[in-house]
Amino acid sequence: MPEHRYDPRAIEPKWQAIWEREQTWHVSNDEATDLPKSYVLEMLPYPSGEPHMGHLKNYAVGDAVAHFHRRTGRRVLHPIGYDAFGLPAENHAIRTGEHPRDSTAQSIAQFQREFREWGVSFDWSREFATSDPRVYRWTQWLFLRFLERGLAYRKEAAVNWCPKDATVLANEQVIDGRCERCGTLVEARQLEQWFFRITDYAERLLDDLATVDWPEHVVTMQRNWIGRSEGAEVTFRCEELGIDYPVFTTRPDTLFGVTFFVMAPEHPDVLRLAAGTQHEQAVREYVNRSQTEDGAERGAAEREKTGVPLGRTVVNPVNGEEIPMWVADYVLMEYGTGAIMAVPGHDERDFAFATRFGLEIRRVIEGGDALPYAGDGAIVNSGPRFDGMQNREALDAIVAWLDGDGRGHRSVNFRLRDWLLSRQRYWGCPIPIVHCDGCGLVPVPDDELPVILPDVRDYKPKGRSPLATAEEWVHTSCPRCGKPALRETDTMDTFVDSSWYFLRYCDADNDEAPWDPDVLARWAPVDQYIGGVEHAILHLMYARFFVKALADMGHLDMREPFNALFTQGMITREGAKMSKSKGNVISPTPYVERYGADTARCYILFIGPPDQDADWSDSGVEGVHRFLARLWRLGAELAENGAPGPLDASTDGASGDDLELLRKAHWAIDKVTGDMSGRFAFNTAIAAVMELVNECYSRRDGASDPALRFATATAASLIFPFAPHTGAEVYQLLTGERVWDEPWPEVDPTLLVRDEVEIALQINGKLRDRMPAASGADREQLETLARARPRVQAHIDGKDVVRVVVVPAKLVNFVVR
RNA sequence: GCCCGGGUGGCGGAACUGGUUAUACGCUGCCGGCUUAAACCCGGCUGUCCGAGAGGACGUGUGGGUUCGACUCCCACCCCGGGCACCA
Repeated sequence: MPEHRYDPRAIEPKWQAIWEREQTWHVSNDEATDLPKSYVLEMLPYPSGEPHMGHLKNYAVGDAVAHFHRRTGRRVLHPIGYDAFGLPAENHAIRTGEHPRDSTAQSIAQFQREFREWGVSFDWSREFATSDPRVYRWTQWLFLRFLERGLAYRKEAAVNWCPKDATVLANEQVIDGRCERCGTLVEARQLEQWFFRITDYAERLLDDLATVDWPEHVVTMQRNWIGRSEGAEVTFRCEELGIDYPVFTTRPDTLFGVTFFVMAPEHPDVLRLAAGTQHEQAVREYVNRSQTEDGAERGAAEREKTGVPLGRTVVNPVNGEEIPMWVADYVLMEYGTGAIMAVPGHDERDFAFATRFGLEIRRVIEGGDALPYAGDGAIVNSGPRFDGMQNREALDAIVAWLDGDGRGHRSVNFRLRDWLLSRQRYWGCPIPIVHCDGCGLVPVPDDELPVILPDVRDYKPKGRSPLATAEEWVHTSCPRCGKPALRETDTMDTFVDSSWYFLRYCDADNDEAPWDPDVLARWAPVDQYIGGVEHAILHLMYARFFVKALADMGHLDMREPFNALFTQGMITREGAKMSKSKGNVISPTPYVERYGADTARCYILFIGPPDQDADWSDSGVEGVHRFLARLWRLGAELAENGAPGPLDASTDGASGDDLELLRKAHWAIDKVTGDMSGRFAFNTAIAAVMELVNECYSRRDGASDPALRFATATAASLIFPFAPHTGAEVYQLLTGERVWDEPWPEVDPTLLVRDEVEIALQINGKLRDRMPAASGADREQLETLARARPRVQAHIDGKDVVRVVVVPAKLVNFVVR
């Protein structure tokens, strides 16, 4: 007998070559078909270095879903691409001088090689990198559509500035308030920036979360991020200067408790208000200090409140009181109006501030032992009109009253801010805008797109984007008047690229438009999106915004980009997150080389529920490898006894080991199918196939060849979504067929039920005996049988049987006293 | 502080809507077979405690509760992981 050795190094390349040659996973956009579509998508990788365990997990999950959908009668779009613009490649360029295009291309080649070695069933015909001009041409085109629509605009905004390197820094480059590279304290600078008006969509982004099949915690995170608050806008007037200051409050019921008024240090009127007062100098110093301070530090809720008086007053519109104005950094310019009414009696922060500076604290709602009290209760100290009302009613009444003479009105506020998309960076999509002295901001005409990213010599930003050094490129002529003009040198945030890439996959060859809406409608939206939870907020929010905005512009017709979302857990090493700095990163490559891709893929799914974090263990890998080897060996040995041919799945007259084996096979079909339908229980699905293979081994001597073949081929067919090479190989050895062309195995429900089952016999809920019984036996029969058992009799003899609980086919429980 | 997720054997984990002995499957460990030998492979055992044994008692973070019956439901608490955090 020849040696049977499972050799993934022979099996895997063989099948990969077939899939490559035959373009097995390619789907065309024209093919007419009755099959329902399924768009399965893993988040596109950022190509830096080589793939890691997180990638392996991501694509193992996605591929299992794709294969399962295909074999259960769906036409599956399963594309791949690369999020190729971005900071790591640029930082690498700053260090080494290597063009980001080159280092990125190398990394992409590495990803491509490994994806193929993993046997992932991608439709490679739609592959692209977002840094390809053929793609970013449309990123620019989309930007211009947003601009036309008023959804892209320019305004001054604070950015992180390193005075030593004379550069703008991305938020991620600011570590503890200091420049990542030189350690200098970072300052805030006001610069003109491009924004997307995502806040216009806040309400819809919030509401439509209800229409989407996403993990609850991701929905919650998005909800909190959008942060909708209902309340009122109320106007306080500074009589001395004759200026109205509106504030937003969620608690207009506490208006009579307002004892001071606070503005954010960034508020444009702060210096003007203080001018000429005795506090002018102190205010100036305070404002400067808070501007240079790190945002994270300033935002810490525990730290002691700071602030200075402005030397002015405003009038509380509900009672005409003059209250002092302050400037304090606990008020944020970005939220609401940048100014607040302070109610120290019923707000913790205002209370802390008032205590620190000796300001009046007034109770206007009853309840709680001490102030501040944030709960509900009856209104007091708020005048005869409102005193005695419940605060919730008073809230509406006070707003209505103010609204009557224009001093306030209902209002909704969102925490969500507009999306700052400009980056003073080289390796990104150029913003297709020309600055003309005469015409102002002029969009580059569509037929001149793409604005190609030029080569530069020095990638280091010097206060402006490195693109500013590409003199020839920067100096252009105005598309409108033809006079000399300058190109915009900022590039776009890479989140812009990833906000629409999944649309491009649907029509990736289109050079006339980013996509043809009819073609898009054949595939989009994504039916199952799979990726890391770290993108739960930004990427998913931005992509949702893009789809909604593009729908409004008529470029597509859908509400949400990702119908269902699955977020995978991390792969850890000895419980710790893998990171380069810790030096505990393990690459999939050695495992793929040593055990084969199927083993690595199966193991990463078998290790635990895929939405949870899981710890990598080398000995666990070996166990999964052993299982695949057992399956393969079983197939190889059976194949030796006879030529491949159709399976004989008949159960007529089957008995003994044959019947038990067939039962187990159908049990496994049922289990795996259930675990994959709407769930992601890959770990238990794989365990079920393991059980089936174990059953084959233990019944090998007693079972017939057709039964063994059926059971083994079924195991191969069921494992295929997780271990495609081994599944295909074993299935072909036994049947001569390609498993992916075969429909998903169908369960025979009659084999799931047994004629005779074991019934648990309990006395007062405690198990005392077991007995065999016909599975169809009814309650009475079971009770009669149970009463005849000696061990049951021993326990109920001489006692009162108060009640008998019978669960057919499961148990009989005697309640005795 | 707030919002999520989670606490089950030596380890990763299973138990779908409360219903048979809780711990499937895999790992680890132990025993046996194969082998000149080892590896591979094949078969078996492996929750804890008491007991020579048959057997018994206890066991799903802790404490209560509901129920004939609770890993599963309810209340309170403890611990771990993640996210948000002065948003008025």
